[in-house]
Amino acid sequence: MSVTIKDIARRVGVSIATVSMVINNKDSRISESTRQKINEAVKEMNYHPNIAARSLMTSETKTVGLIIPDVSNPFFADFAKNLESRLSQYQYSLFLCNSNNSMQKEENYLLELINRNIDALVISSVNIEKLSETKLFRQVKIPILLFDRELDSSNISTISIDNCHGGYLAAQELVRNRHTDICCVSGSLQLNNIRARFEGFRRYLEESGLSFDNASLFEGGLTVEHGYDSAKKIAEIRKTKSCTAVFCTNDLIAVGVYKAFREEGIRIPEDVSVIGFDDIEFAGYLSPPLTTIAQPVRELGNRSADIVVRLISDNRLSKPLCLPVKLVRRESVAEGKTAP
Amino acid sequence: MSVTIKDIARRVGVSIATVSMVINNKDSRISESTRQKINEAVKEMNYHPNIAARSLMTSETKTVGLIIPDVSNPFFADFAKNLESRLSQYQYSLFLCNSNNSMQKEENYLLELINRNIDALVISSVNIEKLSETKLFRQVKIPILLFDRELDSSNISTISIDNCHGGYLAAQELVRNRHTDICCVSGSLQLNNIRARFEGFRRYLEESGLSFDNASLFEGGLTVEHGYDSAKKIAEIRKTKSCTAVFCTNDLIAVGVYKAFREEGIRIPEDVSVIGFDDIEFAGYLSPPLTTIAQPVRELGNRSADIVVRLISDNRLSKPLCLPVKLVRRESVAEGKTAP
DNA sequence: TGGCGTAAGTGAAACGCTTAACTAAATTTA
DNA sequence: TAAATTTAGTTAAGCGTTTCACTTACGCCA
Repeated sequence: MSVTIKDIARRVGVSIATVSMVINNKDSRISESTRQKINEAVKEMNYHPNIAARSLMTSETKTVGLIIPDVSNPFFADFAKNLESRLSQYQYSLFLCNSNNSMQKEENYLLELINRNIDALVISSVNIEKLSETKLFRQVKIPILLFDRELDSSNISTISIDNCHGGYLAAQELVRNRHTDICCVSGSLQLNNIRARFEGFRRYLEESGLSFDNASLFEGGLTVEHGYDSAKKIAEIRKTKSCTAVFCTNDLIAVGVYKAFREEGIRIPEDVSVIGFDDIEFAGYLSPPLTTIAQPVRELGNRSADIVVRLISDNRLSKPLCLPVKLVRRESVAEGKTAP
Repeated sequence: MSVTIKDIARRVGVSIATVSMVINNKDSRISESTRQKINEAVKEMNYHPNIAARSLMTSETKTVGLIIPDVSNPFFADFAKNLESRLSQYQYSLFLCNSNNSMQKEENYLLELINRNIDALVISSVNIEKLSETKLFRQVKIPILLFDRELDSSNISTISIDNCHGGYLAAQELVRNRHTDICCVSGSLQLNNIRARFEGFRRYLEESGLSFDNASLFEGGLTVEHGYDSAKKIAEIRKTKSCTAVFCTNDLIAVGVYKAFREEGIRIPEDVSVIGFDDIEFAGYLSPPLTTIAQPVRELGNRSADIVVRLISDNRLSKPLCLPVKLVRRESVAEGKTAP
């Protein structure tokens, strides 16, 4: 069917071992002249190594798997893009899997990827605690890098951002603008990154002498829908109680909040300020542009690639890496009305 | 290292051929009892077939490659998601490649995918005309499905949407709202799908007795930035010339237009109406929600999977498939001011 | 009793590659 | 000049599968 190493060998008149060595640039014993002849033949005959055969021998596939909950979330899409791009510099390919927020799909993919003999896995699990206890997960022998999740008491390498500080910054920005009646629309607090955001947020409030009432917490999915539904509820509540600002634990939620407020005739930021988290590209294009906590998504991708490649050649636990976040001020936060 | 077919064979006390047959459900000669024993052993020993070895024999990888210009474009992300999801029902995996709008990366990926022995390729090329003339492309022996692109004079299967009718509908909606001074902010007209959108648009205008002045065409990338820049120009032009509506050949462009108009104090739709194309999820969350031409992205994904799988088992040209679009009315188009 | 058909496997080659161990010729060294 | 070393390769095993051709053992019929 395809041109093989054998064809090259026959054409040049050497053994297949010689060809293999030249192709892989191994073993410098081969003379320059044969080397050239072989390279020419490779070009002319349009030879491409059969990766299956190769990885059968070397048991590596030059592939790393990535499992994320949702490619449609621009944050993950961007991360994947950057990870892939850096990985390709190392000659690795990325096998991207979308678990669609389903634990079941996540496990299926895990199995699939293992079967495919990938060299390493980076995963942002829907529920890492649970996943890490499955038989399947514990049997994985390749390096794993946990992205955007943490798992204490474990010896798995980890990369994430300073979620807690992000929440803290968000609260600070709101308080600095004299807000005291603040709601929080959050993704599931089961997710430890989201919990950290919330806790940093709450901590700042408490440090400022403000208390956070759990009635002001709207927990749900990290989705536009949840933001929308929650904001509708907030609109209702506002008829009896003050709420001048809302902290959304991701930007998708903020998008939903915008829509609901718009429908309810609540103006941002004049009536209520909104602050998000992630800084997806879209955040700057909302109207008004969303003030949010930016994750260094490009760096997350690059560093993840670096770590993973290192892990592959030397699989020992790397220090948990935590990247800083920063506040991006745009126009969705304004001075709260001073109490009458 | 891993459990192999050999280990199973030894444990059960049969030959590896037998094990292989049971695993693949081939050849019904194997007795029910050995069959059971083998299956048990497979479970217990946690055996997983080595895909590399398998595909070395069968020369199929159960993988289809997808090359798209940009995963960050929600339209492509959604497409990929749906394609993958349907493909997995057929037991195929998707290998996703992001060309970043670069012809070079596209070719690199093409090579990479071929080396990896994928079973079929679906591609939305940055420049299919050019790509299809490369040596590399012409050497591809696996089935190819062109997505969102067309290539006349070729015998490559194709799936796309009725771009021309989409443009037509957009113009119709604008004209129905009494707009006569319409600008168009477009992606590159080199892309045949984009050209079709523009031409459908222009055709309706002409059919309505309106002419389209090429000075009102802003051609560039299919990006937010291009939308933004163009809208800034339009804002300038509006000082001397009327423009009450703009047709964007994709939603990303519309996003940029929104931002620029907002900065310029131009209200949508009161001052100018905007209509987009694609109906990315985000379109409904803009303020005001964007009226746009919806692509049936879910169906595109599913149908693509169906076609590709059929192509794999029987690689003969399938009829070009063209799916219908529809107008989604939201709030960004309003009645144009009647001439004073 | 011999021959045949069938059920239930088995043996071994092949897929395309890598690699460790070996070899043969040429060159250097003592 | 013989031994040692270097150079430029070659041989062959093995990676984990699939698959085709072959083998047994058994039952059955005539």
